[in-house]
Amino acid sequence: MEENFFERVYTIARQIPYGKVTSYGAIAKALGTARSARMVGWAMNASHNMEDVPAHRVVNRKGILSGKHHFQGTNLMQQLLESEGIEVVDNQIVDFEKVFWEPEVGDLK
DNA sequence: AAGGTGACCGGCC
DNA sequence: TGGCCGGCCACCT
Repeated sequence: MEENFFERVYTIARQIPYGKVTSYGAIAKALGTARSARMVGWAMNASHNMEDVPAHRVVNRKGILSGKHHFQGTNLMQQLLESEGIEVVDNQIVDFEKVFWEPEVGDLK
């Protein structure tokens, strides 16, 4: 497919199940560009235009809401996560490993 | 065309 | 876990 890098990131992000989260690196890895984790974050930045992209379910490897600053409200991202049953304390996801979801690979080729 | 930038990651202390 | 450093890669000006 000749989709842009962003489109691929969005595709993965949209696959994140309700009440689950994933990391930028995981998405990057799913795309085959594990080293381009930063690009995933960059793509998420543009995801503001995509309403179907649950960017609030994407955090860094530490489970910290690193991108909450980029949301409209400072606590919007946390609110969304808590609405899905994910505990968030001090911009950090509780039981990160339990709610962590690894993107499926090779299903969009 | 080249350089700067970034919602990161992994390793080390 | 947290802080610092280097690497990495696509996008923007």
